[in-house]
Amino acid sequence: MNRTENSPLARKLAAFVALSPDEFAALKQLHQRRRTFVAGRDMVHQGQSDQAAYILESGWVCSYKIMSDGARQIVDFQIPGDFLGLRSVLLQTSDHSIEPITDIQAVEVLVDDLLGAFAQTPRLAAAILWAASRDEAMVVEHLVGVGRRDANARMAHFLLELGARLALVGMGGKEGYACPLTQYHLADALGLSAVHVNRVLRQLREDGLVTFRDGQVTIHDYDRLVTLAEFDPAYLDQTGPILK
Amino acid sequence: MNRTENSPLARKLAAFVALSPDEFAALKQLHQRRRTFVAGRDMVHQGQSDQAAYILESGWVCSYKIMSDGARQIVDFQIPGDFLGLRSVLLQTSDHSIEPITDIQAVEVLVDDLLGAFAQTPRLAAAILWAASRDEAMVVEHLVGVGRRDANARMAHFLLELGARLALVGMGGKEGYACPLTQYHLADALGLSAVHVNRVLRQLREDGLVTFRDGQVTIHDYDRLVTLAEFDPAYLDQTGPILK
DNA sequence: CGTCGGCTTGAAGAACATCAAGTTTAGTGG
DNA sequence: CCACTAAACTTGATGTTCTTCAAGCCGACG
Repeated sequence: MNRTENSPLARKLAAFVALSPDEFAALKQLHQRRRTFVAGRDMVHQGQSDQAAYILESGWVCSYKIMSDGARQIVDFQIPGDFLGLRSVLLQTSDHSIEPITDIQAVEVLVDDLLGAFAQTPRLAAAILWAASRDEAMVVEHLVGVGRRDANARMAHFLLELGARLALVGMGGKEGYACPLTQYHLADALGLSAVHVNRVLRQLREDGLVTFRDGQVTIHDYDRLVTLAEFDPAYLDQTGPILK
Repeated sequence: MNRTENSPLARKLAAFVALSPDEFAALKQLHQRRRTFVAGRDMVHQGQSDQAAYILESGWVCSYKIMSDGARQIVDFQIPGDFLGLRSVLLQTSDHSIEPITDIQAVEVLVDDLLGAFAQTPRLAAAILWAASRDEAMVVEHLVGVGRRDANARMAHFLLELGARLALVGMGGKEGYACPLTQYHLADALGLSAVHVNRVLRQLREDGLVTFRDGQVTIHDYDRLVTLAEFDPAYLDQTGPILK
């Protein structure tokens, strides 16, 4: 096993498509310019144009939009193995801002290289389109949560989804995971106030479901949490490679 | 001008990429099996697998998810020129249901044909990826609305976005458009109760902003509506073809 | 050792949901 | 043409969820 096979993206894609050495090589080709960004300073600002796309190697990032009154809606968090700004590249101009939550490392991906890799290895293309579709499915699920779940179920669902995603890149399991988010991040993601997030977390903790504290999510009762959240990981869990 | 150039999809893509005759031909290749579906009966059901993808030719459709308590969240509406079920095809199993709101006509698209067209005409591929990115941007904007806009602004934004989309396929303008949706559809899309939707519509009407009645949206004061909604059509309006 | 970000808790208020009861409109069969 | 029905819409009264405002706590870090 070489380094590329160990990259979080390769690990994620391998859960979907059994990649050949050639395809691993094509994927490796994309990993050229490695860059570092520090926590808290926006990498991309809403309205900027001609952005690059990245693959996140380490650290956590969030994508968000700001309203004129200062309210913020976090659309998604990115963890290692996720793409950053793929949509911005295609739309020419970024419709959202991107902020590293921790210090991060990311590799820059040139659109031409990506399209080149598509032409070269169609199955890799399928795998990447799968990953993009999965990202979109997560946004959809997020929308459903904000639109139709009450605050408790919304939080439960969020914490479970995050856990499932982290598990896919080997960073968590059903017992919990390390998580650098603050309660303000949760509030901005879930469409709640920070005050209410605090109360919701207290209730989930007192109900013996899950504890969010000191950068650590500890799941006490996975099954009851799943029931509360109506969590169905179908769109995240490929049980095995679909394309042989 | 041939029939394909007049298809709503061709019209929409042409706003992004100036398509050559070859590319129009490739696009036409995709328009093979035409099918009809009647209003109200689901075309695809949440959890079904191995679905086809479609391009909508005429009529309106909605994509939604149902919660166990019967609450429904409409994720998006599709109008002529839009894709249906593209994500379901890539994820193998549909994460949402699709229901025709009116009787519709749609052409079935085979994934292999689509990927074939991609290999044949890369610029068409770019155009279709642009369309998919635009759809995703709409879902993101929808999420922001449900998470951070109050009911009035949310409704205003929704009606404006729909108008802008319809304008792109020649079905509406800044004065208004025909719209077969019921107040229940609006409620399910906006994460509100039908009762509240009714009150919001009354207020927007009494404020002289917009009237939603008898299948017709009439915009009385476009500029004030845009201000209320903080509507920025950047992600919908390509001012002209980006790729020459 | 002061300050600042993050967390916690209480009290009051606003936005929206729910419940209940009409009205209006389009369609349908007699 | 009319009676009947069902879906869509409308409105008022009441209740819940979540927000906002206010205050204080704790630990990290200069």
